[in-house]
Amino acid sequence: MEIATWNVNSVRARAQRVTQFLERTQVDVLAMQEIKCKPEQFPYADFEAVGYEVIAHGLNQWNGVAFAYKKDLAPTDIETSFPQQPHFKDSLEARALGATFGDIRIWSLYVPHGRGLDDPHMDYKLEFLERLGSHVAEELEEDPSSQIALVGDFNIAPLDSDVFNVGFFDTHVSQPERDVFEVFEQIGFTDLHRKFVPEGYTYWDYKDLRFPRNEGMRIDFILSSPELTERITAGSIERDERKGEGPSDHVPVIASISG
DNA sequence: ATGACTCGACTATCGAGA
Repeated sequence: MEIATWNVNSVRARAQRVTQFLERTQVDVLAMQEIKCKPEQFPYADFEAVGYEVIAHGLNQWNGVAFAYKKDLAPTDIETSFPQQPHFKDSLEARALGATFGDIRIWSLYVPHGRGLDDPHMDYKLEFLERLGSHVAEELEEDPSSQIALVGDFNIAPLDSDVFNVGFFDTHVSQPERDVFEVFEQIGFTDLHRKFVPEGYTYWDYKDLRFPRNEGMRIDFILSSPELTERITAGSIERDERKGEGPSDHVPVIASISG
């Protein structure tokens, strides 16, 4: 089984590129972030045409998360937020979508950006990750063999080498953000691409020739719970998806799972 | 070339992204 995650930066603007990716890779499940549309606006027909069904969760033109999955899969226990997921300005935003595929619980996550170190959005970001961590820690406490994959755009660069110039950034590299990211490791989750693809970015800004100059950030991850980690056989970062006509500013990240 | 932002709101500019 192969799972992938991709911040598509508008699924309506990107439907052809995303479906061509599915045709090429035949991943079983693709978790998407920033679909930027409501479910009724999702380009379902394009996905059906290449053999995929879709679960979409979006409230407006911002955020939005979804799954595309092969037609023979039957996801269960669909949730459009995790327990205690924080609100921003009284709104429970479309930033998390959970579904179980076979024996694997997958969360498609679009972690808040933060906007600035002293911005209320940063508190929101940290709280979002703290509460997500508490939730999965409870799940693992109840059943240590739980197969959980936390996938998506975490908007954090855990290591200095995950950005082209650490001095260029204030958010994404700050200690509070890195501390809250590290909690997942302490709970037992593994960033599987550290092993399979130790080098490379997953995001390059559209501005300032960031991609040709390879000035990017590594902020999209697949985190696997202990028993799931044992089943990971391969991983890749699909860097070529940043090339060509009308790319997203992020590229897909893929994990292969045995069984 | 991998090339100088892009998206969706609206319809002219603007918030948001990171």
